[in-house]
Amino acid sequence: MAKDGAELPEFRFAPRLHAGIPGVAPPCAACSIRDMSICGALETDELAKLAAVATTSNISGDQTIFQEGDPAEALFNVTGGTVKLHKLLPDGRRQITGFLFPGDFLGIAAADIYAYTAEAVGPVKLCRFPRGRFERLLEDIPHLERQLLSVASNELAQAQDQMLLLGRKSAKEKIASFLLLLERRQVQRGGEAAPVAVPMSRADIADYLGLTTETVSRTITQLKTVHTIRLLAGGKIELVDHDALEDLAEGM
Amino acid sequence: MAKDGAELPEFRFAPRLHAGIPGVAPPCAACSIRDMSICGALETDELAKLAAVATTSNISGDQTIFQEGDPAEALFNVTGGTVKLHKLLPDGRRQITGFLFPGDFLGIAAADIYAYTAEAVGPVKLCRFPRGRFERLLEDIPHLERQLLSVASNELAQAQDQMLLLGRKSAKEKIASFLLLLERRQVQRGGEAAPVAVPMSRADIADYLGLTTETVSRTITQLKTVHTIRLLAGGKIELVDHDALEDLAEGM
DNA sequence: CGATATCTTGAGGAATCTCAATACTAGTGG
DNA sequence: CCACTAGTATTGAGATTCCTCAAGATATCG
Repeated sequence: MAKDGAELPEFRFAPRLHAGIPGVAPPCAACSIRDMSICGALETDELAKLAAVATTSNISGDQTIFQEGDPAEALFNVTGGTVKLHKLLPDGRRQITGFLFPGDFLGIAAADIYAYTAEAVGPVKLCRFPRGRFERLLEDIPHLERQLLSVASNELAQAQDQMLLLGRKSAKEKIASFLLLLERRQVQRGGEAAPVAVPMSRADIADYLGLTTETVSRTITQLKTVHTIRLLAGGKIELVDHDALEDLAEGM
Repeated sequence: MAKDGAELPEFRFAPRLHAGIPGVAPPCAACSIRDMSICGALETDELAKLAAVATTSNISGDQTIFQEGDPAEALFNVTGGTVKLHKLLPDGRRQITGFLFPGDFLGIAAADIYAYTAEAVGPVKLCRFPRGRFERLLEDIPHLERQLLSVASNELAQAQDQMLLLGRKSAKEKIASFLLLLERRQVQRGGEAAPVAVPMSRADIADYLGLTTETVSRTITQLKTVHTIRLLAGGKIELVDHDALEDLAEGM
């Protein structure tokens, strides 16, 4: 499936609106996803301070951003592409704890080592903040700490939904929930609602939902057979019977 | 099993050490778990401000503290007993997303309604902060916001561990992980390491681990039969072969 | 000491996993 | 431009874990 041909729609177009904010250095000034990220709520001068410590980077498919156990040296904003976070058991069993999309913040950690691995799903663009400098900024920028708390609260709520999914939903319910999540996230970051882009592999989906690739595949086939969804080219999926999916996702 | 006979060891003894901090109103001054809670890191004057908006309450077994969907009107500190958080599917399937013990903070929410239900497991003591006043305090007490962020980060890390457990561990591994978690939390709040108190029912454990009560019961029996654990009176469990449990918990 | 809830144990069944083979798909090189 | 290759996805058959339903044992509380 689309593994590297993945697109970065956020960067296809010229920088929008706020292209030239006075006093704010690029790349922030031209950042198309700024309003969807923690940067969105900052004042111009605050943004300038943040921009001063930020560097950007591009990485490509399946490259590791950081590994579970590494010293937590930086925090990141995803500005393009998809990132997956995962934890491993010693025997190789893997649980993906989240997928991140443009605008998502990465690296909030309680300890000084990362508790999970972050890996690119296809080409990814990142904005990197060294931890030390970032933490010093927290003193300086009151809005920033508030933003972080809000990000953390949201992730916590998402994590709880995911626990309900992992612990109590059937394979079909899991897949339905997942497709609706992808759709929601896609709309949230300003994309079209349909069709839903599915940039990750069946194996990734399986490790996110606590299933095997085979079960993911079978279940998707099943939903396709009853015309609830339709598989399109480029790994996109059309949610034909949206209501049916929502009922499924809630276990009804 | 011990359902109501549950003890509140934190309150069996007279208030400790910091019984009389000048300028800080009871109940905070006499709070035995203060050092383990968000209050622990506050300065005397900050604590006084916090104390001014706090009220205490006692609730008993299986009473609801708040429900999923209720307006998020307050935040809480657990000062005694055990609290369980859960989410429901429409057909009644339940996932417990966490157990809280003395010192734990409750109610960090992204939205203005609670995303989960909080219920007492046996008698519980709470310290209640009305949301509006609490949020105003955040402006006033810089330490407090930092503390909240730290609490949220820790919960996030715990949530990720739990996702790994729910998605990828076997029943035996789940039970082993759970017993070790209970032990860790017990030590963390200043208790003895052995035996481990298990105040919640088999049904609660099942709903926390994504299993059924029968499987929980069978698995515990199995661990008992091979002398990895021993069941004691009052719902306590002795972790006889600690190393075996740790290996099991990590899937080795 | 009896009533009720909780826990344990048993037998059979269902969902999901494992192992294995086949079919795609995308990129590669002739 | 097409066949080839390697990775990924799908499909199939059988195994396994865990669940469901049901009965019996134990504990707790009035």
